[in-house]
Amino acid sequence: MNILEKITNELDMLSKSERKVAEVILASPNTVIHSSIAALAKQANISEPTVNRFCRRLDTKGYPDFKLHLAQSLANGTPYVNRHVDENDSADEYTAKIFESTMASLELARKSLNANDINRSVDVLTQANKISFFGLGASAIVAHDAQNKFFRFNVPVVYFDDILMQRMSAINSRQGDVVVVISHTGRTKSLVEVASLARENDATVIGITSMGTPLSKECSIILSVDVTEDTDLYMPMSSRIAQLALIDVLATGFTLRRGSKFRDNLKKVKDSLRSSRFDRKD
Amino acid sequence: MNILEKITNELDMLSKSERKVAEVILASPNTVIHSSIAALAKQANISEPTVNRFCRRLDTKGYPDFKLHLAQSLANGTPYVNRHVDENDSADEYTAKIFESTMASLELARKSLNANDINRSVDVLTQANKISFFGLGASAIVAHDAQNKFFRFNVPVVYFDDILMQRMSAINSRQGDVVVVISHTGRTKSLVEVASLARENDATVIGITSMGTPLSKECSIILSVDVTEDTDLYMPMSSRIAQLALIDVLATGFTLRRGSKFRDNLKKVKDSLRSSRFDRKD
DNA sequence: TTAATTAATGAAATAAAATTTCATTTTTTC
DNA sequence: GAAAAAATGAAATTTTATTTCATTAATTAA
Repeated sequence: MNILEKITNELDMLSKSERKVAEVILASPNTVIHSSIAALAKQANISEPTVNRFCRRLDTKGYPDFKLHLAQSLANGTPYVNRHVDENDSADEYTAKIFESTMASLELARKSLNANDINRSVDVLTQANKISFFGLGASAIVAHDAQNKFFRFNVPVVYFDDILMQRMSAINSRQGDVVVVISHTGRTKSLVEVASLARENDATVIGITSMGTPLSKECSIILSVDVTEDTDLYMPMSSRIAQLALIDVLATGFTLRRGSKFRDNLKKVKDSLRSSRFDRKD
Repeated sequence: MNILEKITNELDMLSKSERKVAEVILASPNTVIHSSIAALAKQANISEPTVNRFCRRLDTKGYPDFKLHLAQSLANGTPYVNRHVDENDSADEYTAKIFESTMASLELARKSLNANDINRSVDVLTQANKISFFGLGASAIVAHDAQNKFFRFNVPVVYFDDILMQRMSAINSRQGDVVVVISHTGRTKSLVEVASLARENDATVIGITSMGTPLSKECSIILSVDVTEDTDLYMPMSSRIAQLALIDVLATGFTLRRGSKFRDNLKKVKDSLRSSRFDRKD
């Protein structure tokens, strides 16, 4: 919890002198984290014990502990907030806003993920005979990326962003196959059908989507990636990035499960690309 | 600057006793921020002045100041790049690490971007007769995503992840065309050639890559996305996500430049998808 | 309104924590 | 292997934070 917000919220509960302390802190928190209790007391024109009592009222152990909390609230990166792009923003401004809201979304997405479900997904993926990744539109990119990653693991993996190919593939799936369906909204009709078809054919269906959507009802495992998509510009932005991070998590889980020998193989795959690249000078 | 990284980096410069302090801190930084200098000294089996000297060597004023820096590095949301996935990490742990390093990379990438270059790129893109996005491997996904976005703008846009198609397309390019080449390493031979070909044919070449790479030398505009790619697992992870965020920035810049009427069109594109989706109940 | 009660406040004392000084030990250099 | 330099910790000192307790201000009940 951000202590600056807490101070603001509890301003009413404070005594007159304590409020003086609060005001000094709110006015220049960055100075306060480098001040001693005596300096702050002087600044607020009150005594040192009052500062101490103020700190305790905010559920900290004392002044040094309070400063710690304050420092953390002030740490850079903490306010990863969703700031909306404005008509008149300069390149600098909209760049900052987009990066920040992307980071905020990743933070949110991480919180919505369930470690247990990730574990189960990794289980299922490592034991799969065949893995298919399906997505449409922006989610097609995520499926594409997943294929690129899992292909390196030397397991049978396919990706389709074509409705008919997805259907045919789903119909041909069988027990032991894993189908990963990706959709932010979870409402794309054809994808919901594909998930349903795959299940009917005994494949395990992992859904990368939000909770409570039509798609989620057709899945064996739901990996819920909740982000507040900024729809101002009518384009999927944060959602697909959070989904990609999740693909990284699954791929990482896969390699960890497979052990260290397996990771040596990955190195070989990477090394095989060397001749296609210019050498590094350093 | 993250103090934990700094400790890791300067581990070699430290004396034997100071290194003991460093190890205790790195092992459980969250405990240390609540410890007194005496407690930490005892924990590390060294004397209090040694802790003090350790703090000064890290350019902090003393122990309390050091704790402040440490607390900030540990604050929620603060990028902590150096957390590599470990062999024995639980799903919970590696998920957190991957999301955190992804956020850290975005932070880094944002800093490496130059608003002026973004502005110029948006200029060029809005005036282009034709836009092509080229990438290979993980960067192909980024090109794919860019096509998906720019396609909505109703401008002629293509994407190729096939070397021959890229070459043919580059050779056929002309003045007024914009070619966006995407490569994290900037060393992929065929892509460097493609960039060169496009330039010879008077197209404007925008490079999404790092500074000082062979590819960057062939570009009219370089959008440098520097991230410290975690290559432990030999897979591109953070780099492509930073590149995607940059695509979002360019797409956003594009829509802002085109004005509000244009954004109404985007809404229509989105609405056209409605019939393919299940209705929202809410 | 006023006396009684309760809460708030700060001066001074105490306690805790951090830093400095300096002698001793260890390491390095020649 | 001796001299010089660097590292280290014990003890003293200084700084900082906390507690105690007397005083003052605010609130309540008659």
